Amino acid sequence: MNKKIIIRTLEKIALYMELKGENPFKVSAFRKAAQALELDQRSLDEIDDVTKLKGIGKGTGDVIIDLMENGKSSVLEELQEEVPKGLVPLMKLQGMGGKKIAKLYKELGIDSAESLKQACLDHQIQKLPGFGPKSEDKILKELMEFDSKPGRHPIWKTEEAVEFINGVLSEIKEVSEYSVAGSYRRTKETSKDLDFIVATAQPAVVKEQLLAALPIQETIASGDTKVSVTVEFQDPIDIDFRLVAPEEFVTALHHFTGSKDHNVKMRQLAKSQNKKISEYGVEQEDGTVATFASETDFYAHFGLPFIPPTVREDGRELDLLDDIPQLVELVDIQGDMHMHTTWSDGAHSLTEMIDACRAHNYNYMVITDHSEYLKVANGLTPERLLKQNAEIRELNKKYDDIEVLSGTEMDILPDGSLDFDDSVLEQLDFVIASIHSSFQQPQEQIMARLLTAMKNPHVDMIAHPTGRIVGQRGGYDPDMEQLLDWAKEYGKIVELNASPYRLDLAVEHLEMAQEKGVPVAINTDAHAIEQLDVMAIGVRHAQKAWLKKDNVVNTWPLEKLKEYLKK
DNA sequence: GCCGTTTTCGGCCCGACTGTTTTCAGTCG
Repeated sequence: MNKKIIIRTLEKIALYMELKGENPFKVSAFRKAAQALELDQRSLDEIDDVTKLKGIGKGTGDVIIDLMENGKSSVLEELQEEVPKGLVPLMKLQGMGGKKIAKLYKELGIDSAESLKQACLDHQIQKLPGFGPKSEDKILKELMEFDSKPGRHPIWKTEEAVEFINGVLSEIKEVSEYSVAGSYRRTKETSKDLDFIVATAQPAVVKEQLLAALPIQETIASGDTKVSVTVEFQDPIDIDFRLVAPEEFVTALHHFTGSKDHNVKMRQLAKSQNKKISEYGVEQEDGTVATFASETDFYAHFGLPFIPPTVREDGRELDLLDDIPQLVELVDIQGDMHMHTTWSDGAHSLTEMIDACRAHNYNYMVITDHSEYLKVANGLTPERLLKQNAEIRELNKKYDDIEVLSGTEMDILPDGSLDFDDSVLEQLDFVIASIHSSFQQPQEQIMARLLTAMKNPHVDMIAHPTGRIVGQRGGYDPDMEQLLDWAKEYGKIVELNASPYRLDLAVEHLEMAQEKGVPVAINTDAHAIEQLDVMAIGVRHAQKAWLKKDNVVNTWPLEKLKEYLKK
């Protein structure tokens, strides 16, 4: 039995219990059990007694045993008989939870989105105790927009909204401090909505100016301290603003940065120290409330080091405090090993890219224009590549603050062959192999192509190994376990492409790479000098996978890197 | 349903907002 299936089943049971209107603590017990399994690195076979895990007891343990022995869960089956399947999607409706849905089912026999809609039209909903005309209108409106509302927004779309709002907030003089919070601050690759913390002594004034400055489609909530709106950018996106007093800024920022799991852990820790955390401060045993000048001070108050937002996810971070100083940071990055120039499809010349990298204080950089096959990107023929190579060698002599290495981003062709001969490749300092075509091939064929690149002794790195675009396309679906095993066997580097469009490898695959001892390079794949800045996003994405700087090759000094590439 | 050197029973993170109420339940983050 697959561990993932067990985790999903426990979560499903929790969901169905919620739809039944079950005791919320019982519901969360099943979610906690699922999480306990997920956080345990061991496979199912390696765990001899699941009930020994914290959070798994008799009830949830029996479900797991039932699943392992019979391949199904009788608990879930009974729930599914009791609770109509059509209720599940109703949980996605804004303002609807298990209790309300259970009531609708019990009182009116509503068992699907369709029957709910009809009940609204017949004005049956407002007759129910606890519901009213407003609820009925809201549900109907939500149901109409059901399919058109986008789910999660990829980071490359939200970036624009964040910059715009930062601009607005910086213009309001009553705002003393502000910051984006939530999953965006944690550098999740997608966000459901955006959260901003705004410190001000005059919340009413700020609220008014803020609402006036945004292209608001709809106001979801508008209280004294919390304003929720849907704003029209490329796509409509929900934004929460929290208006807090200046002294509360840090605790509010921490609270709304989350994650939820991180906050729960922090509050439990606080409680064990007889303190109480809320967004307004930390209440001490004597009833006084402490506030802080920085998040570093906030963590120090509990005897903790600063925990970066990127790792505030599943609660693991509080058990991995010793690993935090080893995490890769932007200041550790010594060079960028993947970028394009006007020789292929880049916007800036060789010297412009070099100067931009020098401005980033890099010690080295690699020019890696596209290869011949990629005609749309003006890929280099062997002749042009060798000419560029000579030019780079010549240019490199001019700089003593940076080493400019000569490389290529070579296509792995659909038939599995490589775009350049060994006689060409051997003249270069660094060879990237990557796939830009025939994504729809079956996995065996994709893997065969990758294997050719792996086996070529001149290839140093596989770029954007899955070809995905966050929130848009899945990529070519390689067998990642196999790919990483080969990378280990043949001594290849795998890329973390830092472009917010790609973030390829994804977090779970980066974790897998580190576990297997496969080195990672964080590169921008810049096609223009501004894009060199996405290194910061790449580094934060790497932190989410707990990548240590020693496992990131472009934190290494040039000599160490050269030594490694020789092998 | 899970957990426990303060507890085998009574907690389980905490607070804002809405829409329903006339003091509060449900939902959300």
